[in-house]
Amino acid sequence: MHFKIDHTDTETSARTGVLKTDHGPIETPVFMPVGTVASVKGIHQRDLINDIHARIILGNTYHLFLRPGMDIMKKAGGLHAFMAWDKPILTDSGGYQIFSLAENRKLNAEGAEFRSHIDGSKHFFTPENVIDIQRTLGSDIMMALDECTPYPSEYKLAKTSMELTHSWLDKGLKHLKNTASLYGHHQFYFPIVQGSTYNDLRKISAAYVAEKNCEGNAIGGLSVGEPTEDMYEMLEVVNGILPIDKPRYLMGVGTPANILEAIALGTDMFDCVMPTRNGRNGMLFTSEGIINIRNEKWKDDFTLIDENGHSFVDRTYSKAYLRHLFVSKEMLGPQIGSLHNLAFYLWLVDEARRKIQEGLFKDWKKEMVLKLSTRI
RNA sequence: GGGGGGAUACCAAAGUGGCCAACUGGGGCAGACUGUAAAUCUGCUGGCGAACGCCUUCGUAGGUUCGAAUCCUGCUCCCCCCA
Repeated sequence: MHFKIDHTDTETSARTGVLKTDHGPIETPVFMPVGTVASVKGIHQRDLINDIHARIILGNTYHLFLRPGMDIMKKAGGLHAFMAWDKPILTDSGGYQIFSLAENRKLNAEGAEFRSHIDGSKHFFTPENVIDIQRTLGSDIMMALDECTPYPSEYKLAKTSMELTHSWLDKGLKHLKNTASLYGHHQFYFPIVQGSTYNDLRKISAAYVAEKNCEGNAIGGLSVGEPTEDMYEMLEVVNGILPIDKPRYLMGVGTPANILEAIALGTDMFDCVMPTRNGRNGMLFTSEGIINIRNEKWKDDFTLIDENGHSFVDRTYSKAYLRHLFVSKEMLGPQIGSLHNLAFYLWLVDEARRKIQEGLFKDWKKEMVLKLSTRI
């Protein structure tokens, strides 16, 4: 068994655990910084490890396949070696690009035909070849190819889309058995639940996925524009069906409040571009609330970025200085913003883990959710 | 001393009788961002007002005209060339 739950909350469905990979253990709940093209934008690997203690990061099959390409990846000896990162990596399969690059692709039962957003070249992604690509990348957790159903979707379309994802899952699982890791470490394969915002579809999908008995399971197609309440409702339905003893990964979520609520509903793993993208654009999640560091009111505020923050940037630079960097369009500004936000996210999820273990999670979560949505 | 060109909002710059409170950039102010085609995108930026709108503006003082940033005259200032 690769996943071990070490604590279960009595008041909520939250739990803590450890997922063991050949690149090290992942304590859950966990937030995974997004490093789409073999880089968590603006952040050194050294800072991810030494400063903010990231345990696992993401890469992306579609993006890395197009550039630098699999020839380079083979020569490099896989993504870990290529990017000098020897901790766990999860690679998304390209399912999200089916959603976000919808104008550039066509779907059928076999897979997805993509037109490269870089040079217009055509590529065909299948449930099978995205496994091959992820074998070449050597990620610790490979994701199944899915269709991330857009919101809103009519019931019939959502059902068809879900069924496509299921059929791709079966093909992927069949192919998985005929492949092996190229670099001597074990690679998990996570299937993905779809079903849009329809209760019964989510139940069907969760049951379908659960039955495959994979080492972990993912929930996709959420945080794509639906009301937050709908997301929580779907999560509750799905987590009620997914095996309790396997990690549950909510893909692409979300705001700090979203993550805490999802933890309370029994979710273990999260990734989101929000800390890096928003941090790069001047929006900071701090222990006191959300701030837009570009705002004029910070121009002569020489207090630390976040005196309760957990990155060296929080204890080194003032708000006034960081605002100056943003206003002056200095690249250090977005770098500091990104690192700060990542540190906040990682702290938040670590703190949730501690509170669960201390039996204090529910009240703490309530307090935090309120604080986290405050703009200051 | 002679000749020529110019003065538009915070800056630069378009506009040369009505469609002009005035294009566009920059700057400024604010907002968005959820498995990253994003270090990106959007809105506002004379005053008052939520808005219809009203009021004051294109160096300055007059004038022509139903109507002037735009045409005419005086003045002030700036730039270029010749002496």
